[in-house]
Amino acid sequence: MERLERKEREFNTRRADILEQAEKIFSTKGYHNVTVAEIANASGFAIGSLYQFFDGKEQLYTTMISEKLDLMYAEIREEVNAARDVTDKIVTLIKAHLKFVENNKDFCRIFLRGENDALSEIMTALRQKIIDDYFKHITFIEGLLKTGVKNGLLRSLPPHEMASALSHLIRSAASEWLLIPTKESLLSKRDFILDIFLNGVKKE
Amino acid sequence: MERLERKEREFNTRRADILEQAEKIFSTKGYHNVTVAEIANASGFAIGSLYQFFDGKEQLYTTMISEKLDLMYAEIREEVNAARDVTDKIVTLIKAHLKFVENNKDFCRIFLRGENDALSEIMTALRQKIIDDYFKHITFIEGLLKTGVKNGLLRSLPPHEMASALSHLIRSAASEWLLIPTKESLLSKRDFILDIFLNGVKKE
Amino acid sequence: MERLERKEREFNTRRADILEQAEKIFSTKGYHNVTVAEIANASGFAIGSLYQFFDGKEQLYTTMISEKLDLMYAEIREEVNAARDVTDKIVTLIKAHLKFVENNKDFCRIFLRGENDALSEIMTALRQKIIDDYFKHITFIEGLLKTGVKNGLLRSLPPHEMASALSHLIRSAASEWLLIPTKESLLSKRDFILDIFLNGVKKE
Amino acid sequence: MERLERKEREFNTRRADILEQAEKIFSTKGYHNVTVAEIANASGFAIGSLYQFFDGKEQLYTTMISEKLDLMYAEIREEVNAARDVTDKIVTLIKAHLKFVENNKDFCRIFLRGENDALSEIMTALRQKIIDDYFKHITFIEGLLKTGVKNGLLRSLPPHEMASALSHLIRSAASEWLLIPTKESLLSKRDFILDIFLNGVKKE
DNA sequence: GATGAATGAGCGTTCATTCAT
DNA sequence: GATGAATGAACGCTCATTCAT
Repeated sequence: MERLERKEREFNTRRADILEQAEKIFSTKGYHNVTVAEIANASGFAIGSLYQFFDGKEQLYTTMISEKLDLMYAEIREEVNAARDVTDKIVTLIKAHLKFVENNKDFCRIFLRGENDALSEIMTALRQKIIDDYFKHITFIEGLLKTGVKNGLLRSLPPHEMASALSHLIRSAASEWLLIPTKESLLSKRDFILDIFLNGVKKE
Repeated sequence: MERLERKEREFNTRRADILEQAEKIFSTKGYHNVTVAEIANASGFAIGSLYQFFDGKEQLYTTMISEKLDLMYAEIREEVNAARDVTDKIVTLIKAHLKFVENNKDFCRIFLRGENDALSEIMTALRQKIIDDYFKHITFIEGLLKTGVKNGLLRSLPPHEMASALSHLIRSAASEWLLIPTKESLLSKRDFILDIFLNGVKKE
Repeated sequence: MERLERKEREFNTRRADILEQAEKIFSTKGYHNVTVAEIANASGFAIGSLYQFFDGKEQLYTTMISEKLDLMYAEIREEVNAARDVTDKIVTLIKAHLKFVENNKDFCRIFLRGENDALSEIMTALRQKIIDDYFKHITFIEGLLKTGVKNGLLRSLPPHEMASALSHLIRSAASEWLLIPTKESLLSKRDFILDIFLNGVKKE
Repeated sequence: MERLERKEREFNTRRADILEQAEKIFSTKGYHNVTVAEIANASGFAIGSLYQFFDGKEQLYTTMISEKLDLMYAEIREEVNAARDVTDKIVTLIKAHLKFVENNKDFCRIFLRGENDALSEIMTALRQKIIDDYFKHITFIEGLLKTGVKNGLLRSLPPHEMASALSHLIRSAASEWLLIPTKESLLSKRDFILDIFLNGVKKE
């Protein structure tokens, strides 16, 4: 039994190693400019070995995106759920998202590139999953904001649009930070996002 | 001379026809899933003839993106410049951008897909152009907002971040509208964007 | 119009050239030991050019078999139909079949090898076509023999089995001749086949 | 010594098990569509273990064919040798052959498929062995028929051609029976084969 | 100028065999 | 002895680009 466990652990380690290398390479060069041989080489395996862990190039790519995306949303929600009140939750939401982007530049750059093209079933499924996850996340944010509206903290605006707006303000900061090399931490944008989201830009 | 002019006019018409078909096809299937033969066919030219108008697939693609993007920014700015005061200009900015997206769904969907990958010099140049144009546009918006700050209409926040925020609120609405089929006009989001940008979500 | 005709003629010539080379190579080495590059090379085309004439390796192979098989049966039947009476028709059937084998050694050797394996739809279709054609041919022979029975020339045995027997006596001679290199003409077996088919081996 | 014997017995049992599974799988899917892993799996061994019993895929295949073929010929000859007179021996030859085909459909179907391709030494050797065995068998049949000629039972035709003809009449019936699913026993064709071989089809 | 057949480098994937455990 | 993960050569096929007509 222990034997099996070790095998399984090793398998998962190697699989994770491949995904890590794949992430790095895909984010640098884009899906279509990466060869399977390249990923194999970077992760120290033979070409054929990759096919023990993944069904093919597409599946390796979509798995990588999918698992990392799950991680991102899980991480953000966990932190938000740990926060006490609504204001704190909103602050945490912004902070956690920015932190993830800061720690996962390569991965997030993939979304700047887009690249979720290809007409295959597997790529279409990924595209749908990204959309679904996004809306699940927006719904999660809506939950927060609805509470805020109930509490009298927030104006009674359409919650979905509010959530979408907040989400894009965060992404706005993240995108620029990824696009333009800067020494400043992305986290430093936190207060500005919060301010503009809560107070808008109009004087008084 | 007139002879030459007609030739030139014809050349431009044909070139524009190809770009139009290319836009339609690229935006539907994605750069990598489109063959040159397909574009040639759709625009009623022989494969070889395309190479009289463009240097190759990449250059055709980047030209198409580039020219359309120029058109978009030009259109928006023209309308904004025609507006009288700052508030009106901001409203017009939002409206013009949403209108362009609404009228050019296919094209805008390309940016949801991303696809600006490829390592070639020409694709890198496109990527850079998109970034440059984006920042030029942000700077343009900054101009508006600075005037607003001077006028006492807006709070004295960092103009670049404000501009970026406004831009992403607009894109936020556009992305969702492109992602999810809906019968509602995208323009209907105009007031909400304006409201949230000016007033934020905080009560009072 | 003449232009088009010449193009078409050229296309057909090249296609036939490829099929001819393919037949030679496939019959020597067997389907699985032949590469597309090899056929391309032998027929003086680039790899990609083969794909203008055929959909792929399998389709090239099945087309080659299919067309040649059609030719064989057509040739045999034409000669048989030209013969006057039943005895003459049977003699001609044997002669025409042996002659075809003698003139198309390479092709016929493919059937000694078998090779109609592979599970793909296209190969299954070929297998079925071979079987169908075979039974069509047997039915054709049955027609002859039935006439022979009516005429009082032949015993009243089951026509299908008689036809099958005759067909296999012919194949019997052909197979051996293909298997064992010999200087004797295959046609020389004609009288023996006829004799044994008509008279059996029993004395009196 | 007994220890050794048991080992050897076990070895042979396992080897036979593998060959049995291999026969089933090869005859269903064809040599090229079967993977070594598949055979290993079906016979309950690890992939690597197969290589203790056989030198590789080809050798496993050729061994399987070879041994089964030996069995077939041995079985037929044993039964024929047990028969008393020539007529009886011919009847038994037909019967024994048909019976083997009936009991070993899958195996015999391999010969319909052919598949004895491949250019390797080992496959060439198999091909030669099949031919050699075939001619050995024909020679064996020739022996029978020569006796028949001596006895005055049969006409004095070339014995090799007679033997070949008889052999192919049997194969003819077998092939059709394998090709076309039918509920009728293959053995039922026995009398027809005998009749046509002995008496031919000519009336009187 | 216009054509589209010809090109061939380059890709993702398979699977018989090996060998460290 | 038994295992099965690791290997990598070799394949069929695509498609942007060229160039003879």
